[in-house]
Formats: sequence, structure tokens, C-alpha cells
Amino acid sequence: MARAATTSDPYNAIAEPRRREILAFLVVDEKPVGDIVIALKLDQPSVSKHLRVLREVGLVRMRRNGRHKLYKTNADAIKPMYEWTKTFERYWTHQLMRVKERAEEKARGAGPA
Amino acid sequence: MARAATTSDPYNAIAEPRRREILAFLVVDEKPVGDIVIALKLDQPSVSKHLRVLREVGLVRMRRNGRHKLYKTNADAIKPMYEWTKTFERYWTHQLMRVKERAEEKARGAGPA
DNA sequence: AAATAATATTCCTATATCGGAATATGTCAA
DNA sequence: TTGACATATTCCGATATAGGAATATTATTT
Repeated sequence: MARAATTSDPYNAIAEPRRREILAFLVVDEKPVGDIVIALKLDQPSVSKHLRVLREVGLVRMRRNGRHKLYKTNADAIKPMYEWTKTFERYWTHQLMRVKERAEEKARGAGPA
Repeated sequence: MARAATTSDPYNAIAEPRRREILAFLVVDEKPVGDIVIALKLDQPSVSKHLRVLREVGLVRMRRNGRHKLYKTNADAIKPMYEWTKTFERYWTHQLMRVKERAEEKARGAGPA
């Protein structure tokens, strides 16, 4: 078996950095393909290909408007990945926790011999 | 160019579902390889290979203990992905927002003719 | 209909993958 | 040292990729 298709799920789709850039660019409001080409300095065919992947996994939505096609990030499709990463939240070191730890370390070190 | 290596960054590493399972399994406390094999019902060589990828991108840490090697998820390496997905938070539809929208829709529909 | 604009697809190639099977490496115990 | 246990690596094959270049498709205007 080979690696899973980029179109198999959002995790595979966002593994490509340019696709993450596109998602960030399209989240505020819908844009035609040409805007992405200019803003991200990518070749037009490349953008179309990335958009196809993103659309297949539901990460972007498209509607036609005259001769343009307007793409927009579907943030809802990102939420499950947010929730998965959030699962680990209590295990990473929060800034506040580090401050507290450092304070305790210092106290121990400077404490009565 | 081909697809980026799974070892090129955490996003590529977690594209593989088994690796996500491994990360979830190793987050609470460190475990030897054999435990992963049993818990996730994977072949041992497969687990070793996945662990290599995860280790190369910093998603797990390892320490030797006798003839065992104890692996543990490094949650800090997941945080950047959490933060990236969180960027989209204000664009996905919150449950509360939906309730409000639905209420307004209903009000419009049932309003005075 | 023809020209133009906007976007999508196809063909190509180099590369990295995952699983399976077999085997290698490393560590402890007797 | 030999054996048993624990983990890692190698070799294989099928498959999917991303970029580049060229071209096809679809829609609009004149």
C-alpha cells in the first residue's frame, strides 16, 4: 500500500503547506482563483489543483459567479482537527505553569540550607 | 517534485491515522513498543516505523529502560497545529450561533404577512 | 462566430510512501 | 556463550504525489 491520498481526508489535505496558505487566505471571504494566484504567487494550474484537493475533502466551497469561480474556506471542516489537537492541551506546558515551576525551583534553590 | 516526506514536519507525520492513534496512546505516560503493538493491534515492525517518523519530527520522545524503549508523546510539538486550526475558530459555526440563527429564521417565517 | 478571459485538466517524471516478510541489532539472563 | 526477549532495519512492490509545460474547457463580450 502507498501513502493515503491527499483527498482521503482533511489531515492529508493540509499536509501540503501551500494548501494551508490557501485556506488561510480564503477564510475571511470568498475569492476567485486569480486572486489566490496573485496573492500567494503560485502558478494558476497549481492553484486549481490544490483547490480540487481542498474541495474534495470539503475544506473549501465554491460557487460560480459569471466567469469567475469563488472559493471560500469551509471552517467547519477544520474543527475536527482543532478538536483532535485540543485533546493534548492539558499535556503541553502552559506559560503560566512554567512561570510557577521556575518560581518553585528558585525557591528551593534559595531556601534554608 | 513528489509529496513532502512524512518526516518533513508534524503536519505530514499526523496525516497517517495510525500515527495519530499512537500519539493519543502515548500522551498519558510513556510505554514500551510492545504495549503499542498490543493495544493498537499493529505489527511490531509497523509500530517501529511509525515511531521513527514521529520521533524525527519531534512528536514523541524516547528513553531506554533496560531492554525496553519507552516512548512518550511530546505534546508541545502538537501545539503549533492546535494554534493553526484555532485561527479558524471564529469562522466556524458555533452551536449557540446556529440556535440564534434558527430562531431568527423561524421568526421571519412566522412573522406578520 | 470569434476573440478573450478565467479556470481546469492532462501528460510527464522523480520521489516517497505503507504494508508484508524476513532479518538484523541490541540487551538481559542463565 | 547461548538463548530468549525487545526493537529496528532492509528489501520489495504498488501507488499517489507535486511541479512544469502544454492544452482543454467554460463563460463572456463584441
